Amino acid sequence: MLKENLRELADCALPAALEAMGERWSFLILRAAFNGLHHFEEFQSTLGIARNILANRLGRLVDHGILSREAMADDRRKVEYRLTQKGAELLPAMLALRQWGERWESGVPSTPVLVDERDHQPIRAIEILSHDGRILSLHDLCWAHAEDVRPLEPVKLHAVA
Amino acid sequence: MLKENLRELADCALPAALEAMGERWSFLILRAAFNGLHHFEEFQSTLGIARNILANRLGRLVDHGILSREAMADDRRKVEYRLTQKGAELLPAMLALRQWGERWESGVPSTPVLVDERDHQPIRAIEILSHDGRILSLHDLCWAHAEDVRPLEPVKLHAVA
DNA sequence: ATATTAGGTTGCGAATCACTACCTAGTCGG
DNA sequence: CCGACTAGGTAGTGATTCGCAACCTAATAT
Repeated sequence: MLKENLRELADCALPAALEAMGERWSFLILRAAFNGLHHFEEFQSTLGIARNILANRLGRLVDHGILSREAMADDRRKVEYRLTQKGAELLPAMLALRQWGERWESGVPSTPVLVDERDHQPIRAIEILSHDGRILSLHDLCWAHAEDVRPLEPVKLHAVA
Repeated sequence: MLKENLRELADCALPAALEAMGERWSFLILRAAFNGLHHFEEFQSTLGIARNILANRLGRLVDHGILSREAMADDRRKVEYRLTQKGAELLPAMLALRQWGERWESGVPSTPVLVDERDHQPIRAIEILSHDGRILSLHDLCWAHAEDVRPLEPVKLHAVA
């Protein structure tokens, strides 16, 4: 299987990610934000979430820097919630989850579909790729400790799993 | 932004995916399974989860077909939980979430690292790719309805977002 | 025969969820 | 400038769920 000399399953950023995004409505609020919703009432009526829960979730997402909260100048009753860079970078995770749901739970393609603006073609399914671009399945993978990985070429520090 | 002629944000497989995986410990149990754990006591001592919650989560994951549950032949006290194909295909979603957590929450690379078995090099970061393989960011994307997408070439039905 | 292990179940208090009603500042119409 | 309305919340209240500890049962080990 996918185990090799596993000393421990210690430091993993997954718990940290889940602390920010693991609660009940967080991903659905995020999806709505990706779809262009920005206001409390928009989220509330679209998602059907209770108002106090929504207020709590929006507050947490803002605290975690996933959404920004800004009072609007022209109508000061209104507050605009927008994705930050940090929030926007959750898109791959959200899409991977959604694609999995399409394939294994709902069975049908979701609407709306995310397309490339340039040619209006749907994006590729999210996959795990090797450093040189081959598609990898679970059988092609194993776990290793960081210090055991000998770099082949000059290391690309930002593209590491 | 990423909105264009958005009639509704209706059918989306995300809620279905979250019904299976959205509860508190589900992703951490899954991660442990990916790391080669198979038994109740292994999950319990590694994760520090309460026993009743663990029993409940394992049962739900089995009900959803994400884990299989099989009594072992040689020692019939033991039960083996294993990832099904459906469960294994959650790996991209889990990795995308973990990579996001590394980048924005924990700040340090997680251990152990997932590497290509062939050359022991770390995998690429999970990205959104266009149909022809360009890396896309949020600004390169827009939402469209399925019927508005005109196919360019013979359609690949399985590689659609 | 007794002890130990694997995989649970039960009871109970604490925290969280969800529903409804209410509140407050800002805006709009006359 | 006065009442109605709107955006974005809070407060009160049950119903669920979480988490801890104790207990239970079947299968193995000594």
